[in-house]
Amino acid sequence: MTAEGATDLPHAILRHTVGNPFETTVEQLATAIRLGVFVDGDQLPPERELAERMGVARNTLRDAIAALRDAGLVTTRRGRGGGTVVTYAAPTPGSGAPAVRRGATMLDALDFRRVVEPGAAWLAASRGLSGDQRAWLVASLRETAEADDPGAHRLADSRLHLAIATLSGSPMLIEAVTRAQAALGELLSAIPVLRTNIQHSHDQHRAVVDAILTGAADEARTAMEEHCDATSALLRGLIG
Amino acid sequence: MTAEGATDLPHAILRHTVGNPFETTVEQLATAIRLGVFVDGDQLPPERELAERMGVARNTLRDAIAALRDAGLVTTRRGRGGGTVVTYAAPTPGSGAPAVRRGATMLDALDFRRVVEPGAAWLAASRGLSGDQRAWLVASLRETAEADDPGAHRLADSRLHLAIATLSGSPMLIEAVTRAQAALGELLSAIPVLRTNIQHSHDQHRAVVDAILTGAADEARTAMEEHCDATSALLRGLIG
DNA sequence: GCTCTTTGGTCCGGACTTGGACCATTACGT
DNA sequence: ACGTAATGGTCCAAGTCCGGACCAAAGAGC
Repeated sequence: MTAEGATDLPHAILRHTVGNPFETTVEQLATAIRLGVFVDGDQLPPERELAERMGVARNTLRDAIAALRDAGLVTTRRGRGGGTVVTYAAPTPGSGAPAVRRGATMLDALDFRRVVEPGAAWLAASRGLSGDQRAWLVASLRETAEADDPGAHRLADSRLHLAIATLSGSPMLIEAVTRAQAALGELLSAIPVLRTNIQHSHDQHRAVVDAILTGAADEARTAMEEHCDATSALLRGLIG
Repeated sequence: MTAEGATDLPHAILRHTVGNPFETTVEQLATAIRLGVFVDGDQLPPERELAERMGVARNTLRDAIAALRDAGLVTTRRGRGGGTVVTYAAPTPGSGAPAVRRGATMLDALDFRRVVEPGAAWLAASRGLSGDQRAWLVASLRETAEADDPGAHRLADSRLHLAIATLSGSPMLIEAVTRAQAALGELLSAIPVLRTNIQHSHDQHRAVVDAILTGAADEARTAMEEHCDATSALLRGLIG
């Protein structure tokens, strides 16, 4: 990065407007599936509803779903009770690991994540959570522990992080965490699946969740920071 | 906000794809001007270059600029040496203050800002800054102190915050801070311009900048948190 | 079984966006 | 003074997106 002399506000601020609706939609849905927002067997909302929620014409959404179908991520049946169902078992990580691409982007995402995820944990701990929300958080944590195969563990991990972000109650923060996770997804799948790594990760997750449940905001943030730093250390070794 | 039972990941994650390129471009340029990225008299980059940087066709960019021209934010001259220059003196705040709209969005932005701005300050302090960057930071701080009229002070304040974000070196974080500032812009303009408010704000700014310059990351973050909290307290009174 | 409802599938005209080529105006350099 | 370069202004054909109407399949309820 030649960022040494970045003292030009316009150049730093003006950004590309996102791509066309079709690609954006495909990317968003694919990301949601890869992050475990929808898991294998889950049904997507009806096209009309989903199109409206994503702010896109049904035609465009349909094209996006067709792309997912071509990629083998979903299947579709029509008629009442039909719909589009996710058919995606998370691949076993550790294979190939060609995640060396675009190191700068990855480092950016690591920095970003280190800011927004602890922030989300802090906010979530600061709020009063409802019983449903507490139960959801506990369940999300348990699922990371119970996941047996590495792929399932990866998805459960994403789900837990997204759940914490959601409990922050800040849509902007939720989106930020989602983007960080999406950017790192490829890389996170390449973490060596060693027993010690998973154990440490789980300990850190539990510390974060405990702190959130007891309303210890600063503790939750610190715990999440340690978790991000630990992950970061593992990941930086995988980048160029 | 009926966020009490937010335990539905798909509903929380799937977001609207941004609007059409034209509106997005207008909004982005108008925001840049209102945040002081371009100040009165500044010249925008040539259309061809700007269009490419914003990832949009020149036609669309031209339509956007035409909208800004209709709004009186810029004027355009053609021929060599011509171009589009900003003609926008920040309005004197405190008038009307009809900023009560969309309280939930504002509270979201306040929460988001309280996370990303301290994070940016922390990151900026963690990096080794070049001489140019240090000088830029100092100059940005000085401009907030020297600004006499309230509108100019508002712009200088935005510029300082955006400068800190830029010095974090993380594009994702820069964008996050920009979005937070943009969302709050309307509200920030409504802060009562009292001598004590400005004095406190300036003291906090100086604390942040000093910490960044000395590489005291945690101190920079804490100082920025205090600044955000102080601003937040002022602003929450203005929302419904 | 029949009908209704839900859901995906298809099609179309209008609007927007793109990428490119070309025109018009102005200042700079020689 | 002249030519050249830089910059905004105009236009067009192709592609994409929208929004809405309508069709087709398949289960739900009577």
